[in-house]
This record gives sequence, structure tokens and C-alpha cells, in this order.
Amino acid sequence: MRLRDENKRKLIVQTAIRLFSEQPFHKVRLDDVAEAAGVGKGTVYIYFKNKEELYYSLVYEGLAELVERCRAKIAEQPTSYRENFLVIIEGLADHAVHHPQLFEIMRTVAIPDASSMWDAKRREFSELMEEVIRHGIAAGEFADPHPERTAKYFMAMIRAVMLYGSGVTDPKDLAAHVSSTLLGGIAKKSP
Amino acid sequence: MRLRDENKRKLIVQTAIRLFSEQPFHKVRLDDVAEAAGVGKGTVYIYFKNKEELYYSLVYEGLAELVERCRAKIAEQPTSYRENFLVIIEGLADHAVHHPQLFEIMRTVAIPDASSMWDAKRREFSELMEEVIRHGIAAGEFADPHPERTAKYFMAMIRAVMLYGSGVTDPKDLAAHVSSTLLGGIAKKSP
Amino acid sequence: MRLRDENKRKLIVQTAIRLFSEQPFHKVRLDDVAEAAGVGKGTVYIYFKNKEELYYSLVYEGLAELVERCRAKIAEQPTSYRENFLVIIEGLADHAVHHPQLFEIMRTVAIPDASSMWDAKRREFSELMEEVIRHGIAAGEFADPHPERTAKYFMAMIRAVMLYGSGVTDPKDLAAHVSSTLLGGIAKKSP
Amino acid sequence: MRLRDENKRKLIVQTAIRLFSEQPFHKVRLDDVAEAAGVGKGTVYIYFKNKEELYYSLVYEGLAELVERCRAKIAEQPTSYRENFLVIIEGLADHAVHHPQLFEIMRTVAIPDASSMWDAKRREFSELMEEVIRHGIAAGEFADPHPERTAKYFMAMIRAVMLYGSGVTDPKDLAAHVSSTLLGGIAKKSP
DNA sequence: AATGAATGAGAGTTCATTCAT
DNA sequence: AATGAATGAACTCTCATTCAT
Repeated sequence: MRLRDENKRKLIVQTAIRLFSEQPFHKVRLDDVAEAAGVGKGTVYIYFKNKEELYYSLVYEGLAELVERCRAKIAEQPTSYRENFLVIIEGLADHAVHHPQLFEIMRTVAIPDASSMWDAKRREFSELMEEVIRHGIAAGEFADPHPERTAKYFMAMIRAVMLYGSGVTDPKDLAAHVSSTLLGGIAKKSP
Repeated sequence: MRLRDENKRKLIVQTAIRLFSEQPFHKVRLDDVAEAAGVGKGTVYIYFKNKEELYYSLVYEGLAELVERCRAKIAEQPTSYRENFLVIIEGLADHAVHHPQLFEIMRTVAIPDASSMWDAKRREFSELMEEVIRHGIAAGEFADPHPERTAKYFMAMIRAVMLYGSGVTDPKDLAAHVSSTLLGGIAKKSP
Repeated sequence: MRLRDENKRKLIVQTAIRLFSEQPFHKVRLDDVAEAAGVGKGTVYIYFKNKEELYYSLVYEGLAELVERCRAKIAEQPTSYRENFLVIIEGLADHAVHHPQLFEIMRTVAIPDASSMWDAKRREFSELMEEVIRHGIAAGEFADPHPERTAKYFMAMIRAVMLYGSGVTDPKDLAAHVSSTLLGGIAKKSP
Repeated sequence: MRLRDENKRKLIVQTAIRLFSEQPFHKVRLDDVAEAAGVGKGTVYIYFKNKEELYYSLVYEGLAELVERCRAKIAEQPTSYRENFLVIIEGLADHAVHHPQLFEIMRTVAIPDASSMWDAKRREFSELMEEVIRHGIAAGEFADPHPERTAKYFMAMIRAVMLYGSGVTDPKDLAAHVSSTLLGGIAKKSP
């Protein structure tokens, strides 16, 4: 009796991320995933109930890692919220640059079912960001009539550049731009 | 694929938009589209080469309408670029609120093939927006080190709120927030 | 547009009867049925919801034909119930000899679900036979404490011989034996 | 297939009898048998070569027990063949009532392969019954032109009632009816 | 032009069987 | 001996596409 191997699961996940980021869901065959991962077709079904669950697992786990990373950044003591803001967006951009495939997968993910786990994770991320803004407002550093909307802008902006920008490779640069745009806007200040 | 009856074509398109915005590509059957549109299955093939082309037609036509609308706004004489900025974003938000399904479809559209018609249309939109910013910079009203990125933020921000914000119904309000965030940022100005 | 062809359905049914009588359910592949019938695999699914429904259709239709045949025999005016008895069993035996495969299929049919159509048909047959016996009792020709059981013996006896007897080919002979056994028994009458 | 632990084998057999009598062959998964029996899946393969052999073992062993039981009845000295007849049928009915699942399995057992062990056992049973009738004929108590057929009627009649009769619980009553029908028939004797 | 019956390649999934532990 | 993770052949069923009518 072989023992259930957590590495095997990870192997399947990594392979699936690659394939699903290259092709849309319906063009990726489970046979391909299995073969590319070097496991039997049935093995995939030991670790994932079906193709759809495999797919959503990728989204969920990708988001979960992102949330964790941001949570860690936020936990650090802020000197000022403005500076902290940049750090968080940097973390987000860094993650995006290092996992560009996950952004692609998140983009094509199907209509969110309110009950789905991955959608809950997405909302968790959104609420985390919202909280940051609200703290900044409370501290008198930010002014925003719709923090819940601005919270959604973070990832949207980074994603837009990741998906359609031609090969961003410097997360710091990207983060700086997003951060300065969100904080200061592009309108020239009258002196 | 002859286009005899333009009304019939529109009927199919409208039906397809609805179905594709409710289900991911692979879960929408051509039978469903035909039945919901009240035409025979074969009829769809008279107007569209195949399922994929039908799908991309929706994206393309949706984007084309959007580009047209923005182009019209831009053509209007600007009083100031700042004010014009709001008008354009209002047009974009208005379109989004009135065609939420198209946004859903655009979101899930498959990996862009650089040669695809719809992707060209997407780039066209992006370039249009970039041009607006560059004009503003030239006029001394805007300052932006990466107008090509900011151009991508427009739709991304609106889309983020459309998709995940709970039922935005006032395009003016949405546009005002996006516009003020992009223009002035959320950082409190020191007096 | 081709018209739905009732002959095509019959073709599939006939082919399926043959294959299911040669192999147990799980060894018959739908591909084989389709290929043997000379139709596409998908065509079978136009006429039957799935493999199981195809299978039960055979049983149902076989039984329905049998019931019809017996009903016709019974409708004929009886001279005496004893004589009539033979005629019915002859009909039954005749049917069995001409459709030996249906008996094989009926034998292997899965556990009857009380709600299944084919089982209702089976009960209909049983009740028909029971009625015959009861009429005979009423007419003073038969004496039987359990007509509902005897009704079940009819087909069971014929089936037993059909399935395990080595190639009965004369239905009259088979019917005569069943009939005389049921009517007179095998015990030698003391003179 | 080594038979180390005879109890474990019996456990598997008993579990399999239950499951196979509830579902047709192809719906019973070996996993289910193993789990229901509380043993590992691989363990079943230690005691039985494969699923088919497990299945046929049930049939074979069920028939073997039945044959043994009848042989014992027959071995007893007959007072008269008529009386002895009843005793044998009673044994058969008794067995049926106490092992209804085995009757269900025997019914659905696949097409007999003349070379299969279980079919040989079935023939053995048939021949045993035939012999009883022939002895009766030789003793002048019975008259039957086709003892080989009547031999097949025994079990068929009991089975018919077992399978489709609504819950027979009294084997004596069932045996009495089968016996009297076979011996004396249902036709009213003219005085 | 319009249809929907027919098709069959191809996909997801199952499950009997194996075998490392 | 016992196990259950791993396997992949084989299965059912779907559905985009075709084409006779």
C-alpha cells in the first residue's frame, strides 16, 4: 500500500496551472494534464473529484496564497498608511509577476457562484484591501467616498497590465505606478 | 454564411450574448442558442461559421460598439481635458451598466490570439484611451509616466466594479468615482 | 431535414435484442449495437435515453407483444376451459419458440423496480393468466387454492424448458406437456 | 488465491451475495463488496481470481448446497414416491425461502457457458430431479412422457413464486401447492 | 434559406486489477 | 496476508457539425 503523496497533488496542480493558462478550460483535456504530470488519468480523480473541481482548486489556492501574502504585508507595523500602501501593492504586483498564469486562470474562471469557495476567497481579498483604506481614512491620510470600490481597483489594475501589457517584468515599477495613480492621481497639481 | 436576414442574425446574437454571459463557453450548447433564439440549429451555421466564431463575434461587436461610443465622446470639443475625461468615463460606465452581459463575456473570453479580430479591437480601445491621456499631458493638464498603463486601468476599474460590485445601477456615480480616483487619487492633500 | 424514421428504431431494437441475448448487459457495448445496426452511435441516443432504457424497452416491448397475443387467444370463445387452456399455452409456447432471445433477455433483466414499466407489463401478464384460471374455477372445471401462484407457473415452466432444455423446436409438443402437467398432473390415476 | 482464513472468505461471500442480489452484476463494484465486508480491496483478490469468479462462486456454492440438501432428502427411504415427492419439494421451497437472495442471483446469472462449473451443478440438480420422476414411473406411481422437462419445472415454479409472489414465508404451503399441482393438476376430477 | 435527424470524434469518468509497502 | 494508491483500458454519453429534405 502506497501512501497518499502530497507531492503528487502538487505536481498535478502545477501542471494544471500551466495547461489551463495556455488554453481555455474546454480545450484542456484531462488526459493531457495527467500525461504532462506524468501520472495516470485515474490518479487525477483520486485527488480531485472532477475536471471542474481541479480547475477551481487552482483558482482557490492561487487566491489563498495571494491573500496570505497581503495579510502578512498588512500585519507589519505601518509607518504611514501611504508608505504601507505601496508595500502592499508591491506584494501584489510581485505575486502577479511571479505567477502570471494564475492571473490568466482567474480571468477565465467561470461566473462566480456565490457559494463557491474561490469566490469567497476573492471577497476575502477585497475586504482585506478595503480595510486598509478605511484604516487610512480613519488615520486622516486617505479620503475616499467608496473604499469598497477602490478595494476592487487594486487587483483589477494590476491584472489589466499583466494580461494586456506587453510583458511587465519589474513588479516594483508596476507597483509604483499603480500606487501613485491611486494615491495621487494623474492630474497635474496646480502649484 | 450568407447574411440574408439581418434581423435573424441579430436575434441569434442577442440570444447568444445572454447565454454566454450566464454560462462558460463549453457549457453553452449550440442547440440551446438555436432553441432560445427560436431558429433551427442549422440556421446558426448559415450566419456564423462555427461556435467559436459566433462567440468571438459577440466580443468583437461588443467592443466595436464601445470603441465607437468613446470615439464619439472624444470627438466632441474638449473644454478642458479634465472635464472631458469624466465624460468619456461616463460613456464607458454607461455602456457597462446597460450591457453588463457583454462585460461578463469579455472577461471570460479566451486567451487572446494576437491575430484575432477582437483582440485588435481591444487594442484599439486601449490606444484610444492612451491618446486621450497623451493629449492631456501635452496640454499640461496631466502628468503620467505610463499613459499606456493608465489607459488599461479605465476599463479594468469599471469592469471590476461591474463584475464584483453588488449591482451598480448608477453609471454617473461609478464614473465620478473612477474619474476622481484616476485624476486626484485618494491621498488627502495637505492644505 | 430528414424525417424521424420508425424503421430505424425497429432496426436498433432488433439488433439490440440479438446482442443482449448473446451477452450479458455489461458486456454489450453501445458502439456494438450501433455498428451492428448500421447507424451512428449518436442515433441510438436519439431514440433511447441511454443504454438502460434501450434494454428495458426490449423487455417491455417483448412482454407487451406476449400479453397481446395471449389476450387475443383468451378473447376467443371458449368451448371448454380445459380446451381453451391448451390454446393459450400453445400461444405462449409458440411465442417463446419464435422469440427465444426475448426469454433470455427477460431472464437476465435486473431486479424489478415496482415502478418500472416492464414490471407492470409482467404483472399484467400474470393477472391475465390468473383470470383464466378463476373463470375455469367459476365454471366448475378447475379447482385451485392458489390461482395467483399457478398463474406464475405458466411462463416459468415454459421458460425453464426454453432456457435449459436442449433446443425445443415444437411449440405444440411443449404446450401439450405443460398443459397436461398443469391440468392433470403426473400422478398415475388409480383406475 | 490462497484460502488462508476460511472465515474471511465466508465474510466476503456473504457480503457479495447480498450486494449481487440487490444490484445487477455491473452495478456492484468490487470496492463496495470490499468495503461492506470490511476488508481491503486487494484482499478480495486473494480469495477470488476476479469479479466474475467471485460472482460465479456464489451461484455455484448456492446450487451445490441446494443439490446436497435434495440429495439428502432423496436418500431417505421412500415410503411411496408420491409422499417422497412432497418432501423433496419441501426441501427445495425451504431452501428458497431461507436464501431468497441466492434465487435472485441464480435468476440473473449470465448466459450459461456449457463448460462452466455452475452450469454443471445446475444440470446435476436437474438430473437428480429427473431421476426421482423416473423411479416413480418405474414404480408405477407416475406417468410422464417428458420427465426431463418436468424436472425443470420444479425449481422454475418455486422460483416464479419466490421472485414475483409477494413475500411467501411459508415453505410448507408453497411446497404443497407446487407438489399437488405437479402431481394432480388443477383440473377437477370427474367423479 | 431553413431545418433538425444523423453522425462520430472525442471527452470525462469509472472501476477492475495490480503491486509497492 | 493485507492493503488501498495508482493505473489506464474501456465505457457511456455529448455535442459541434453536416446535409438530405
